[in-house]
Amino acid sequence: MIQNLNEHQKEDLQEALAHGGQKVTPQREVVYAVLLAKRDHPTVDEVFQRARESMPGLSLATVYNCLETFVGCGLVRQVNHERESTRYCPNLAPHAHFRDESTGRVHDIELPDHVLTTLRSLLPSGFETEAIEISFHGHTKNSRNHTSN
Amino acid sequence: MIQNLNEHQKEDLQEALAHGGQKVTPQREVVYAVLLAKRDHPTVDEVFQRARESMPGLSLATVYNCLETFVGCGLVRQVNHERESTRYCPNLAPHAHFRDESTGRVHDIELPDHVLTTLRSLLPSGFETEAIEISFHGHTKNSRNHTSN
DNA sequence: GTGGGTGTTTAGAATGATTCAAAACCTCAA
DNA sequence: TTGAGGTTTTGAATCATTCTAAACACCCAC
Repeated sequence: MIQNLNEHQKEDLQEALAHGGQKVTPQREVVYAVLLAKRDHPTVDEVFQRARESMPGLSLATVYNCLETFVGCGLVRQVNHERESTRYCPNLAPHAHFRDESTGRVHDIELPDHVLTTLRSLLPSGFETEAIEISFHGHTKNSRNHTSN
Repeated sequence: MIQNLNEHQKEDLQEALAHGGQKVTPQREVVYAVLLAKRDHPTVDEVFQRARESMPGLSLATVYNCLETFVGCGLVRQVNHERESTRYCPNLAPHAHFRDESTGRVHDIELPDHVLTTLRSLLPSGFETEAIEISFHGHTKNSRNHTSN
């Protein structure tokens, strides 16, 4: 069963929500508490299951709503931005992707070896990586005028 | 309309497929040609549309099959690995994620500022980034025995 | 060339995550 | 008390992807 939020956490929640003119609700408290309770990157459905233990009437849609709200006010991060269709590219050289949010276009960004090495060095021992995915999200200046491919 | 593969490209395809004991087929040629023709990271559906121009009978399922095969034999990259449920975490400090493929568990990896700076410096001018997502995929040693969390 | 066998393609159904729509709810303020 | 807002609920709708089963195509042994 999920602990209630402590004072400090309640404040964080209240403050973050206040920005968008939004309110603290019992559902939001529970969902937030679930996220804080076990930091194992739960899926929406996992959050739903856990939250229901303290609030049986809670609906899945509400969990989606809460999470979206939290992400919107910077209280929580989404681990998997890229929930659109999978994309493919025949560029096999190690490279990152830059996704221009205004156009939806994806650009390749070359990755020098030393960057990959540095990244790999951040991993605790015992972690063996087969792939590193890096994606930037942002905007390109004058992106409105880009016509190139 | 998509160009046919040139000799060199045909060889690449043939060779890559040969590894898994798989064959070059007209459909695979067309799909591969589509990927090479316009390197704009198309979605499956976009590939499907383009490929149909040269091969009207082609089915969507086949495009999925071809792409999966290509990824399997390292001919093509999938831009969006993470096609499972979106996950959420309340860790707001900049960090990457390591996904252990054997357990499905996701670990946070701290990201020192200098790494982020370096990464940002790879972008061409005019690219302004709001978020950088980094995810490692691999295995942790003894992951079979992990019971924590 | 005939008959399997194997891997490939096809169409359509099934799945699963997510979003949408509409009604019911709550709360606060006039 | 009424009304306006945002919020929650339920269930339906959407959309990418995967699955299933049937039709194909190719190749090798006979």
